[in-house]
Amino acid sequence: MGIRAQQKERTRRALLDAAFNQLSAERSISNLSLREVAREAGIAPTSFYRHFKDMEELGLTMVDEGGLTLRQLMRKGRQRAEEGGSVIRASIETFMEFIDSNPNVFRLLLRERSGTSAAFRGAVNREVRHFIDELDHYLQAKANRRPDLAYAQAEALVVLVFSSGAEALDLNKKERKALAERLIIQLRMIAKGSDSLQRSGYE
Amino acid sequence: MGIRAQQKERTRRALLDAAFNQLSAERSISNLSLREVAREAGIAPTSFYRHFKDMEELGLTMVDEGGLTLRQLMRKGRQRAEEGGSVIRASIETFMEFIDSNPNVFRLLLRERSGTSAAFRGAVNREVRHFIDELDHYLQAKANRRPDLAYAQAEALVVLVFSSGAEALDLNKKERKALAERLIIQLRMIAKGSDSLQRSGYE
DNA sequence: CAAAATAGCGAACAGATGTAAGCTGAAAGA
DNA sequence: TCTTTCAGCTTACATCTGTTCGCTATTTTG
Repeated sequence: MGIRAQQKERTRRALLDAAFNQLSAERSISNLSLREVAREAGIAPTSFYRHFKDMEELGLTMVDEGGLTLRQLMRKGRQRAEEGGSVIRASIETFMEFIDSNPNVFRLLLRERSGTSAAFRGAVNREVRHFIDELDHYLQAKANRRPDLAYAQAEALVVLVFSSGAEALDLNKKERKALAERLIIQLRMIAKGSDSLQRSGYE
Repeated sequence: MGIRAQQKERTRRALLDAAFNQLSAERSISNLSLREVAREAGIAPTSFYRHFKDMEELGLTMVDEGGLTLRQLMRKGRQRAEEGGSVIRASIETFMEFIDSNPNVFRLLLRERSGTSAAFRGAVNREVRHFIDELDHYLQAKANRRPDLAYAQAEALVVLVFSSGAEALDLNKKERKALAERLIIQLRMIAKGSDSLQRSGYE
């Protein structure tokens, strides 16, 4: 890669990093300002356009990167789980670790899922769908779940875990503990219920 | 009430109505502008301050009103249900009707639940908690559910229904139908699973 | 080595935003 | 009836926003 393209990539990264860095509990993508992001990245506002057409384009890139981060992490978590122990429990733990160490990335996904940009909503939902599909496959393969039940179950699991994650963001450690225990009960309910529905469906 | 206070209430209402009216799929509370709201309400921007200290105060009022609307509707739905038929099914139908006829109010609650204002998040979560508590009571009283299971079950129900509502917003009628059927399966899973956990817990 | 391409810059503009200060006319209170 | 109160107005200001234009310096290309 030429010295020029290299430098270009560097400041593109700087822009993305600056944008991620400005996310917080009280700051979402939609109220990032082009000028502020450029300032933190150390370039003139007008140079922004050399890298992204729009703040929307920057935002989409952020959603994609955030989703990727999460997916990679979960993949690792699943590998770790398959070396012994409950897959579901391991997945939850991995997910909660993600929220704990990347709260702003999680907030990003959470918010844009119901945000004002259809493109963002679509992008986040595609990420969520990935999870559901992976779990769906797992349930069909390893638990011999009927396809319709497997999908419904997978979706319910993901929705509950996601929602708990969101709630955890505003809680202290002790409250999180209670939340996590409740979540496990809920996931067990779904597992048992799915079992039961599958059996009654075959009679 | 004096003719003066009456008029004041009228324009306060006009402000709130204008604000609600400007909500849409691509417009949330946080990107309403004081000036635009005032314009639509037919008053000068500076007169806004005679009614609300802030846009934040306006927003909190909107969240409260939105929550109230939803709660009243669900109360009616429950009454209708108790005259025969499944309570859960009736609740879902009522909820879906709410989303269908007040999509912007639902969007409001949905978004601010994960929004950038801690005050808003708190307000919405209180509303959601109301639901959970009501369902919790119902499950303990009518289904003899153990308290810890009842709460977990109630929460899971509400989370799934809420999440389905959110997803429904971007779907057409046919897709919504499939969504609703999946939701019912999921709620049945939870009901059965809760049953099963309760029984196994008493052995 | 000459010519073309381009990342980054500064200056500048038009528009929007929230909000402060002070006035006015009509209602409320004495 | 006279005085006080106050919802709403106009004017004005400072600040921030995104974006256009033209320039420069450096790398890339032919």
